[in-house]
Amino acid sequence: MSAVDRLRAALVQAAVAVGAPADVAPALERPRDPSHGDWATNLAMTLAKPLGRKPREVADALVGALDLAAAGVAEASVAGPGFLNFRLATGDLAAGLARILEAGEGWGRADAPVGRTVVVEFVSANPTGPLHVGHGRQAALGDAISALLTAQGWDVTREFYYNDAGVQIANLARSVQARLRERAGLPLEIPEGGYHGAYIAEIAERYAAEYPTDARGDELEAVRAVAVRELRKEQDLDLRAFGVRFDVYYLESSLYTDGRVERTVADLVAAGHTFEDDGALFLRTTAFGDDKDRVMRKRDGTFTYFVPDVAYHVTKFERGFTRAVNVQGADHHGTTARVRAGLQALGVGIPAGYPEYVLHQMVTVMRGGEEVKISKRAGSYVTVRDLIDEVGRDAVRYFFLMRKGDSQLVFDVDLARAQSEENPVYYIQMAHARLSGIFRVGEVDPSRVTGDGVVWAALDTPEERELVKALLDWPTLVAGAADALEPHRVANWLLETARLVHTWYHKHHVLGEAPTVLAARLALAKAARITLANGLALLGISAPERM
RNA sequence: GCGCCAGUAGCUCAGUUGGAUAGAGCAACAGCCUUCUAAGCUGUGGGUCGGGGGUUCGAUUCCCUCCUGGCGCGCCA
Repeated sequence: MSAVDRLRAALVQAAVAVGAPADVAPALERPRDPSHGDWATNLAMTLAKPLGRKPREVADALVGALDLAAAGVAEASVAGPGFLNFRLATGDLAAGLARILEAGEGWGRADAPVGRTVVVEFVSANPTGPLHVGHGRQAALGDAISALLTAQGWDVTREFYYNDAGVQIANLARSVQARLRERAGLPLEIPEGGYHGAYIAEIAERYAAEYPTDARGDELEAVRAVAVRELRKEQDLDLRAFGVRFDVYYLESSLYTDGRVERTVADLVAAGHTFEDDGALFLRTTAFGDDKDRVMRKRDGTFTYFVPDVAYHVTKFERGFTRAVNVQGADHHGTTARVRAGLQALGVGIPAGYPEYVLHQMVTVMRGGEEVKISKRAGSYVTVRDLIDEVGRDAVRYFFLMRKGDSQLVFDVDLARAQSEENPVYYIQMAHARLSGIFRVGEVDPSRVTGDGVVWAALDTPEERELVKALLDWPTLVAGAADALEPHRVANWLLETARLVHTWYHKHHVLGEAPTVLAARLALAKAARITLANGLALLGISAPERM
């Protein structure tokens, strides 16, 4: 049992003794101000009303009834409006580090698998151009969320949905065709809704090399195939540069070829939630929380994009994913209600909140104090590759993950690059490198540092106590971040903890200290190194041994 | 007009799900390198938590209402 659990159990006993119901669940938290102690609870304040007594009075009674030894508490006091503050003996507090040393890479991971699978869909870019900054934010978010869920014991599948059917692909093919005709000496006529980036001309060049007999691109289907293939390859390179891998690439076109789109419409009609109006087929999504009914089949007989969307999510459920998380830009938020409504209308037992959405706000890129909108290669937007090339993968990942998805993000390239020495990500990595340096310089094999025989009470400086507490809180932090699908909590926690490491490192020496202190501090250094490395790994950021 | 998200230090943003004296980075200023990495440490200044109500022991956090900004509201995808 961990130190908190012991304390909680003892508090329940004390609470019941003063008249609280047996199912009382005291909330324990770290006081903001360390001088208040190691743990605090507002239990007395929450009990005051039901017990009909003043908060401070209840607090005094609780302290009186608390078995300090059983709680593992060295000192309990009442403060402020009725907070109970607890201080642990340093030895009891720091002994928790032994668990970190044992767990190693498993520190912060759930002990047991959840036994369920979850599909995390992200990026899902149209294969019509290189990935842009928005995709970058999404890639960082989706990958980190996947890692968080994996750490919590979920069986995670990372999935990329290719919108390779429909108008935009036709426009892509005709855009490449236009470039081919330009090469053949004809006037350049990029079609309405076509693509203007330099990469279109590159694809045309490759097509011409591959099909010398069709230099003008008259075989539109062949042009389309080459364009999609080349852009998928291109996006794959972008993702590889960013260190993101997918388990499944799901093609929208397959939903048409395997009849799923037709079947979904038939199933919805059979479910009785459709109606015809003015020659079009509607789904009554308003019956399931949408704000207006949606057209499924247009008057011209073709389907709206909404139908394959529903069909696709049905496959997720049918493939055994009882949970689905979609990471998308906030500009898609209008579609969430209708997709869920479509799934509900089918009445096949898909949960109401399926899929879950993590929507992120837009990214604006600033350089030289001005918004950057144009990338030469892409023609109209800044690409992921532009950013990685300019500031490096670790920094890009961190910048995208340090903010809540709900916040609009300003990515200041000058800042990320020019301040590369004052960059938060380097600050965290530096803490890891410094800790690694202790073992390297001291010629101590970290694998031989265990908790055995360590006198934990030797870690009794304020800096050490704070660092120990932060490290011990790591699993709770990870669990909370995973639960909320919010990787930025990890990013901010790492920054705070790196600060504690730097402060401790600067103030206290390890090598050359007396044996008892040396052993304890080596154990602390190793525990901190493990925790930082595990945190960086969750965010997909490297943990260098030296910098 | 309706819906979603945001509004916190000069700038960019956190704020542990309602707690104690609201924080970090950058920017500004002043110090610290014969000792495991100075990509570091220490200190100083900087706030009407958009405005106004409400809920309660207690609100940056929850509710209502206004203001401002972003996004979305098609038989486009």
